[in-house]
Amino acid sequence: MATNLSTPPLSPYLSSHNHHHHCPLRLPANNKRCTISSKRAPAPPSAVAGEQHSPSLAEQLKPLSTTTLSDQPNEAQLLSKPKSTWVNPTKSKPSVLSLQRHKRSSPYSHNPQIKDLRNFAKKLNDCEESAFSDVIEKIPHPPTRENALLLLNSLRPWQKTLIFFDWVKAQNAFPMETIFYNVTMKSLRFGRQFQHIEALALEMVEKGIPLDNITYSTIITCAKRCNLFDKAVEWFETMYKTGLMPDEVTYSAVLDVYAKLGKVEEVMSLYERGRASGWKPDEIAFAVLAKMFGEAGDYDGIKYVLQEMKSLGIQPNLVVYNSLLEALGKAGKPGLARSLFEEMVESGVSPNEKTLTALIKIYGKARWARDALQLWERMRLNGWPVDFILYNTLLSMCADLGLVEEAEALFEDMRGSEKCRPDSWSYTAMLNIYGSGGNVDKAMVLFREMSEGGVQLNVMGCTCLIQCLGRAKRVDDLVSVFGIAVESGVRPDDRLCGCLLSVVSYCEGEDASKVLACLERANVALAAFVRVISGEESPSFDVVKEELKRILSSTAVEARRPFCNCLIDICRNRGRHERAHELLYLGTLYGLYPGLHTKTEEEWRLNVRSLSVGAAQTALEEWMGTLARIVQRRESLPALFSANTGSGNHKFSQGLGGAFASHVEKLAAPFTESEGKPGLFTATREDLVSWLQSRAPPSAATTAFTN
DNA sequence: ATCGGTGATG
Repeated sequence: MATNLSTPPLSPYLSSHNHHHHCPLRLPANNKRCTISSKRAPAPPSAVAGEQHSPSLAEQLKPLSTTTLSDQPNEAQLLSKPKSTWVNPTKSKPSVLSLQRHKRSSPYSHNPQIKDLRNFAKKLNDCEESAFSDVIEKIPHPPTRENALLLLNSLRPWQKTLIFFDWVKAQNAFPMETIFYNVTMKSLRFGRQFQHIEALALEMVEKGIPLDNITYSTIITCAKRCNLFDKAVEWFETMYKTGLMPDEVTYSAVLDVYAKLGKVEEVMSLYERGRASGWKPDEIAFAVLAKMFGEAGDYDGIKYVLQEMKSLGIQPNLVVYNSLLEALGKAGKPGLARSLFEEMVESGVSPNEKTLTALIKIYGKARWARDALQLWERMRLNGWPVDFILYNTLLSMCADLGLVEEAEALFEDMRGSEKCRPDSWSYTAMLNIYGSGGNVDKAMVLFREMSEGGVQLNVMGCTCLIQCLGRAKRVDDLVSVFGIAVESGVRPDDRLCGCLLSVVSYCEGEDASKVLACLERANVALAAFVRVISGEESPSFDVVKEELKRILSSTAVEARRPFCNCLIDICRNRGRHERAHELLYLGTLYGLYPGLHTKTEEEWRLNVRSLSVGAAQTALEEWMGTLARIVQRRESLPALFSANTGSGNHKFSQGLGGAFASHVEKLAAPFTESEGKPGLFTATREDLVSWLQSRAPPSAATTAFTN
């Protein structure tokens, strides 16, 4: 068996007895990433739609589905764990149902009573819910099948639909059919009433009313919207048990369920199973796949989607393009996103707001200022649609690229507009721009404007503002902003704590105490730890280790390294160098600094790009201590040593390189910054060894921990 | 007007 699926609870649809015929995928069991071979088995000869001489598949399969359902399975039977093979394995391979959309011409079009009923529906929708039951009785025409359907279709909200449906059932004027349940469920789904939908589905089972693809896909998508993914999968399995084949809609709905659960392997297996049984995936299925691979950052997966569409002769539509562009951005391929966008426009598909939002975001993250600004220009020239999310994304892009004037112009545009008024996102983007550019006064003007205009400050805006006030050493303003923010409902998160912590690290005396008091309101344990490591009493290494571990494990992953960096800075700035070395060691131990040291035959490198100034200095000292011992022991060394601080692509990035350079200078270490490679400091073995030998033997601080 | 897919921050 070629399948190699690591997660057992697969839908039975995924594990047919003849699965091994169609598995061009190689799915590493221990790897979430899905490796996709570039060749897939050719689609099997179509046993499906398009063959005019044979009966339609729906007809072929009808006996199977109706007999299974008319056996009136009870609830326990229906919901029991399905078997892992097809209901009837001796039958030839089951095929996908082809979709037959219902014609536009509605069954009501020849109904002469339609006008009356429309008015009546409006009356029902407008009346108080308490009066609803009484109003129903005034129905102008008898509730025939068609009349009832028309009304059921136009009722809202779900409470009324449900009451009306019960009323129709009570009239006993005609037998209830599947469509009545489907229409009612649609209204319930609109109100996210999964419990009610499930109850209706069970009622259908009980009464022997067949559930069809429309019923199942409505149930499944409702569960999905209610985030009840297990329920969605469960009902898909139930569908399998009855022997009903999924149609295109059900396929894409279920693929989306698995995709949203992050079950890439299941999605691909189901996709392959569907393909093997004659399903021709459409744009919607490909949009689902593209999004899934984007979420996984899986570029091979994205290529697979493009290739599949090509081989099936399907042109991407707008939504597919949007999903693919987004996915390419998440997979870190801005250049490919750009060329796909050009291809899209050339093929005659006009971008919408979502397309442009995706691209602007990609260009901003890639720091492609020229492309971003050109696209913005093109948007205006072509009259491409703009909405407030796109506006806010443009502002964030300006923040990423340091385009202050452009952002100000945009923000003014928004102020003057009717439908794109600046909201808390817009203000946050501006606070980010002024905050990272150090323009405290403008940031504070915005802050006051927000409270006057009733725009709520959010946690990110608060973080930007506090960062800015901290750098400007306006500690009293910082304390006041923090207080106002918390009182107005901002709940400090780990990033805000990291920001406060960094302000603590470069403040002294009274200022540091004030900021630490803010931090204490947000994170008691962290503030206490700061007091411990910088206070008079000197706790043991083991105590520090345990407490740091406790704090870091309850901290969001993206804030852990910043925490550790700041804590190291705090120690250094308060003359606790040994403790700084301990913290760097612990940070390395807990995996916060992967790839700090890289070694090749020719060169050993210290990578400090993601370290704070103090942490980088500590790491350099630690490394020099280690090398000194290696020299003492006369072990072999490579010809070249280097330390990389990175150059900081961001316009506002503070100069780690500069601080590192002055530290190197202070130590008189023989590192020099490379020509043309800012942030890369190199030293030859000869220079470094003679410098190390000229120094006093390594101190206790630098010998405490070795790598 | 009985079923499915796309966008936002440090």
